[in-house]
Amino acid sequence: MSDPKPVVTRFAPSPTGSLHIGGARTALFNYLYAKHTGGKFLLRIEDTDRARSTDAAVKAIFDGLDWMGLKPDGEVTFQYAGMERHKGVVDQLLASGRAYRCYMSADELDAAREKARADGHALRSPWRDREPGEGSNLGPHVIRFAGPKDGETMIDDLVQGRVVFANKDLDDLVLLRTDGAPTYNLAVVADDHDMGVTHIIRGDDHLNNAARQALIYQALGWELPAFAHIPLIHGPDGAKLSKRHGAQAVGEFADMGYLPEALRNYLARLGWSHGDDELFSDEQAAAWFDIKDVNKGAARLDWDKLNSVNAHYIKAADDERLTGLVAEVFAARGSALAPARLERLGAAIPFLKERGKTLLELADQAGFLFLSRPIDIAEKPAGQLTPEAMDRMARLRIQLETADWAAPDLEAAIKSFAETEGVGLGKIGPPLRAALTGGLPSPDLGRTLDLLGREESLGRIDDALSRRA
RNA sequence: GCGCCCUUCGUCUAUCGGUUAGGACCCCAGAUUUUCAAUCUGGUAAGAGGGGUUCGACUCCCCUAGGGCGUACCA
Repeated sequence: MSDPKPVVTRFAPSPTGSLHIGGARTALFNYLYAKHTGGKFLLRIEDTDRARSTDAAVKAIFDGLDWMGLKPDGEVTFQYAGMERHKGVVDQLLASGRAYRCYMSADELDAAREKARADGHALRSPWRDREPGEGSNLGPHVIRFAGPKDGETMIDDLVQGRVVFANKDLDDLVLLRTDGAPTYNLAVVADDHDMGVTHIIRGDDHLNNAARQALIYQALGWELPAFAHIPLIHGPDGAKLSKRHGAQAVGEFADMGYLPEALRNYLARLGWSHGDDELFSDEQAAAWFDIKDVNKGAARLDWDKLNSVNAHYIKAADDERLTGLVAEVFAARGSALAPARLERLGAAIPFLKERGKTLLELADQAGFLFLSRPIDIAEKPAGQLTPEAMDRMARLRIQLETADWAAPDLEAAIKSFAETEGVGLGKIGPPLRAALTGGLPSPDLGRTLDLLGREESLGRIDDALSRRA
């Protein structure tokens, strides 16, 4: 039962765009399983499609994994660099008669495919049955795998269970293209073998490929790795995740103010669970995660739940770090914070972080700190500034002037003032808040006064009082 | 068309033949209340449909329906 060989997992994205959260979750599962077993987590860039692969996409994958905190063990492998090795593997197959040259033209191919379909089996090329070597100089050709026509291929998948495919349904796939370039199905097999990958954890869109790849492993006499095909993530409506669902790339989640640890927790919990545990540390995730416990059905992305998880991690986050992150939000919004303002933000973060689900909301919550006088007062709160309220606020101002400028003292001063006036806080809070924040959200009044500072606070109150006709 | 996979509250899930089918998010109600929140308490809500197997099925088998993936000289 216990495999003496150390576990080696890998994440193998093709660099054709940004790193999607679906890919990020696949990487996470590979990472967690490696950590769980004390094995290695490798990264391989599948860039054999030269037309679609870009350096920008490679960078996006690196950046995305880095942000997610999923550091690969060892050097990154680029599949394209192994082209000669891949060709060598095809030579082996050719030599052993498990591959053949196919000279079919595009039209012939179409016809053959149609006929195969009508006959109820996958594509076979007529060239498969010619003598080996025959027509080896007939011009442009591809090299196809000579798959078995009968029998079955069974994949004992760690997630999906035993899945059986009839070999007649598995086509003679192309190994080497007309230009001599290796194809995906050949390259993955060779690379996974060469890299010593023991567990292939990937999206279940590859389940069908697993059978065809298993055949190649067999033909090469290589040991088959364990497969685990995890379901894809769908959008809230159950359809395949796409742009219209709000976000796809991990970078977009970062821009929307989500914390990487929150995304890790949320993504790990999507399609996998450990009893009733909802929130867990990276250490717990690694200790608990077993690929066998991953569900078979696709899960939908739920923004509300993600927000909830994110709120939890924001509350738990270090204040200094949060301050820096929220400052970045201000900068991204085109209003970078000067040192003095940054300091004011830092003082407010401990209180603000209790009330925001994302970094963006935190920045919104901090907005009241940076208004320039005289501040604009929204229509609704401005309605609080009745003559009576103004008079009372003028009297309150006198009390505040002599108070120690610290939240508890200020809070006490306001309360005792209310008592003196013989009114409830409901008569004092709203107008004072209107003067202080103009209607923007803020913490308790004492705290708000404290965070704003004596000079700024009294100034804003004076500005409001001066609105009296 | 053919092949393969999937199907428990609205959503993510627990359950591994015997439970009042549990938890979380959302939602609703109440508490708190000087804004926005946060917090606390309570509540609504589920085994796609139909056949079997069994003393007993959410759980095992079959069919149907719905969804997904594949069927490339993409990965």
